Amino acid sequence: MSQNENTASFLKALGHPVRLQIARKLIDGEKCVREVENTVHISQANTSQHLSILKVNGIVDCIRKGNVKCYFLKDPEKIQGLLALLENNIKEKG
Amino acid sequence: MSQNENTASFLKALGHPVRLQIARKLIDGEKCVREVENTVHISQANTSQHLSILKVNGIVDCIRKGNVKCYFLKDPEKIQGLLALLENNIKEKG
DNA sequence: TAAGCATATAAATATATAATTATATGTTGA
DNA sequence: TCAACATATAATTATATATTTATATGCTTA
Repeated sequence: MSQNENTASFLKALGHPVRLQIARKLIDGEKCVREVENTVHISQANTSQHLSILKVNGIVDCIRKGNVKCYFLKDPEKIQGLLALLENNIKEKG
Repeated sequence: MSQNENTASFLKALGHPVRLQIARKLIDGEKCVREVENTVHISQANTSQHLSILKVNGIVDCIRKGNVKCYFLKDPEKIQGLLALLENNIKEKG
């Protein structure tokens, strides 16, 4: 996979409102699947699927803690930097 | 449209290998549709469609110059910053 | 080891995006 | 104004993504 394809895939993974929201929530720190589910208000299965896409793309990783699995951003500063870059003077669509 | 949706849409627009490639090429400066078509090797119609998606999302704009239409990045530094952020220590997929 | 909780996966369906092909629009210059 | 060129749009088809529903897996603790 070329760097261009890799980067496009990364952007695409974040380019879904639910997944972007999840990434935002994880800036504050790790969350278990149930917590993610509750903050974005989608089903358990769908939450798991979105988390899986974020994981495959190297955006999050997870660690099991007893009964639950905690997801966290692999590089929170990268995500924060990205959001800062894009949202400091975002343009509205025409 | 919420800021989150707006940002997701922006990321999604760039999250396609052809459109990301087009954005890259435009860092060097504006190009007419035919030039874009030649650098990314897709059909005229498809080139026009991808450029339209970039335009709707505020990534490019265009100006007619006589017979041709020149497309350019609205904020080249934003795109450069984005690529620098994402590609300086990109992780491979597992 | 069985029950209960947390999460993942599979299968099915719905929906969106991409690419292709054909055709239309707009501009230039003879 | 017509021919030639450049670009856009529409319609079709192909393909990918998202969501839902049902079921499976993996811990934990009684």
